[in-house]
Amino acid sequence: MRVFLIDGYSLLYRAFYALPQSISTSTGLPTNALYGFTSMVLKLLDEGEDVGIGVVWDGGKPQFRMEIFPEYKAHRSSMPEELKAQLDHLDEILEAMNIPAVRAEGFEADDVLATLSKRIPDDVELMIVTGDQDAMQLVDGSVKVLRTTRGVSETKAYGRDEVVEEYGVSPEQIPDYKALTGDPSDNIPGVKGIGPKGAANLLQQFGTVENLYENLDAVKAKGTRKKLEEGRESALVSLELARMRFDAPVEFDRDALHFEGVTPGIRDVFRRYEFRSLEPRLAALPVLGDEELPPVEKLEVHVSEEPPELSFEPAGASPVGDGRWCVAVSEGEVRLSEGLPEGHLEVHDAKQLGVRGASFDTYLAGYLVKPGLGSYELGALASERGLAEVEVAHEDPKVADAARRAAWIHALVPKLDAEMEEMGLARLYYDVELPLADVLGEIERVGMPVDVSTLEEVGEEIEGRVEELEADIYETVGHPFNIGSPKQLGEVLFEEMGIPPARKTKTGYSTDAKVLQQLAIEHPIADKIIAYRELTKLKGTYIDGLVKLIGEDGRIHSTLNQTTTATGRLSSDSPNLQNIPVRTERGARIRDAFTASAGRKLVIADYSQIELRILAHMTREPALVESFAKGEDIHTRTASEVFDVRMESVTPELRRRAKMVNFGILYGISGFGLAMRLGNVHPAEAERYIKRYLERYPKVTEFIEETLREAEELGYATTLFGRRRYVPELRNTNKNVRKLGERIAFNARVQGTAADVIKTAMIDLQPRLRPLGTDMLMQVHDELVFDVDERNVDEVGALAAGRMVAAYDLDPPLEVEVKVGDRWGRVAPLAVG
DNA sequence: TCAATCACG
DNA sequence: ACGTACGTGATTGAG
Repeated sequence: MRVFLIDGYSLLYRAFYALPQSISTSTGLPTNALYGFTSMVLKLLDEGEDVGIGVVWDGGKPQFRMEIFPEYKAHRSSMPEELKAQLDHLDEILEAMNIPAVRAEGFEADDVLATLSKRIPDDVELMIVTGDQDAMQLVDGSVKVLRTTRGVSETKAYGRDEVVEEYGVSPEQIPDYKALTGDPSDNIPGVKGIGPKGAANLLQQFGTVENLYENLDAVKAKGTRKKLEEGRESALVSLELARMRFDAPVEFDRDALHFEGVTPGIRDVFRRYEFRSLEPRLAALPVLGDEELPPVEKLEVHVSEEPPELSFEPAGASPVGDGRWCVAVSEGEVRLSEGLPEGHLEVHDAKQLGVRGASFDTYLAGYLVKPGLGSYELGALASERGLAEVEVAHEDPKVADAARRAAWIHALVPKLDAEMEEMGLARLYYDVELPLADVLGEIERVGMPVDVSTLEEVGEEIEGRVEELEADIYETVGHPFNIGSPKQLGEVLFEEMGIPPARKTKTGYSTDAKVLQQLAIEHPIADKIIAYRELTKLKGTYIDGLVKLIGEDGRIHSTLNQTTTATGRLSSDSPNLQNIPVRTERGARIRDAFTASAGRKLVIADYSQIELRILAHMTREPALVESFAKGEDIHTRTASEVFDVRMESVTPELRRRAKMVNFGILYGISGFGLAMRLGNVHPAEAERYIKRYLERYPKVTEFIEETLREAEELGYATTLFGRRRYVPELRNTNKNVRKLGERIAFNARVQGTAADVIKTAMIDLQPRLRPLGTDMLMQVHDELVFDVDERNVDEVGALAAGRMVAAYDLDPPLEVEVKVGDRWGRVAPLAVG
């Protein structure tokens, strides 16, 4: 029988330092060392059927070595936090794999290994698995050392020959070898000036350190002799330290070490640690007590052409791609249907499939359960829940694939439903996300009317101006270059022209708008570059980019993503209609290309200061609540509080600063960050603004602290609707990452709640708009855009405002402003209610 | 494919 | 002592 004894700490450290820190669970637990260790164990278990395995650990401090040499291992820094966190979990994994631990009080793992290596039965071949060299002295006929190389992915086996080849001494001489060379990792001093080569030569000649010192005169080289004389004490102590002990109170228990199989719980444990790539390797292993490894629920699916009846029971549905659908009506039973049948359908990404009124959408459920992943593929959701294998009996691969997906969906629904129920996400799912998909699908289908001629007109104008600027810039510089290349631009400005660079990026000089702005005072070229950038951006992204995406119906059908953001917001792409320019005059002219359709008006309804109102509500800060209740301008009020002036005396500049302070609070403030954005304020002063703010609104501080306490404990932050955002950053050991986590956690609550609120309003509004001949065209985070029959403008304005305010009972109440116009860039206030 | 930049809330 | 505001998507140049 071959028995593997693993030097626990050695392998753990080796795995920890060899594998990237980025290996962690999606909730932030670092797992690189666990993964590497487990992977090695699996590799060893692969070796054959009749194997033994155990992990050897230190059993307390090695008293005897400390006595001869108090500095033994003294310099070792304590275990890194990321590793400590993992060590606690290793026991659970090893237990589930049914791998015994071996230790002896007062003895190091090495001594236990040494003792056991001398007590092996005749028919046992012992392999000591370790990341370091100490165990080499134990190599003997049936004792080998398996040393990890290249991290932990490869191993090298050392028998007698390999030891001699690598060290130039026999295994028995390894302690003597270490006594001369020393070992920095254990703080064994050795003899100063004697290295590996010298030690090997001396030992080849003298055999042992003791013999060497008895015959020191025979050492020819004077210098070496002198070093040895001076290092005599040290060498003898080192020898004592390096010699392993063979008297640990342990017996070689072959029955206990013999590997009988993993426990049935192992798959769940692997899944919990997200060891996806290791999971398949379990299949080859025996299971304890002759049980089968339960998890991978294999599903055999039978496909029939019998038409599905879905009037009562929900069914998983997936398109074949040729108009037919596979419909999973019960476990293992899939019906092939000519079209999409009516009824309670469970699907994956209903909006994408053009399905309305789905009774379950696994895509959205996957997102709510674990947002922020960026991908929620059906196969991944299934395999995470042990449904990876589905056997389908059907010759057409397209049908088989659709049948598999339908079966997955059907099997996933109860699981995801239970997960959401347990996580407090069920209402958010059934009342908000699921019905919202239909609303978004409708927005995408309708599309946003665009006036190409306006775009072209602005485009031509921009083009002309860009050419002028280009010529101008080339003339100033003296030659043409690519102004759009930050690299070339940096070289021109900061090398050719000799302008002192303000900031650097990872790759070179920074040339962003902020830097150029500063330069502009002394170098007029900077202003031209700024203008060039603005115009080429507008042209490239918002003129040429948009024109390409106008459909035959003269509309742009952007996609509204429901599962991309970590906070619960929507995002928009192809094109992104949530970042159409508005802040500059030319930008607004681009926005003008977005129009109402013929004979209709655009009505815009936007929440006023929704995030600050939510902050007021969540904190219950009286000063904030009262200010909103009185209808004050919140930035002016903040200016009055922070700068200690009367409301009437707040200047535009003070209001601007206070506005930045308010945003800063929402984003998780730092004095430096605020100062950077304010531009003309020193960090120390910005710091005072924040301090004053928190003094004036003390409940905000309490709320931040409570948020962080909770997020640190739970691992996630929640919105008022129960939506979660996991914040693994809070458990990072890097302080800056942790601080980032604090800002993320706080902001997620506010931004996420605002997202919940407007989503609720959209669902509420949609059916009320239809009778008024109104289309919802777009959502821009706190704003909804409607295409309204001229005759219904007032009614729709009032309806939108009313329903948006009613979406959530906030204290202070929500407030909505309504505007109307023919073009998105030119809208005027509309009085409602 | 990544970094830099910049458009929006 | 050190790094520095939350969330997105599109374009461009460069490797």
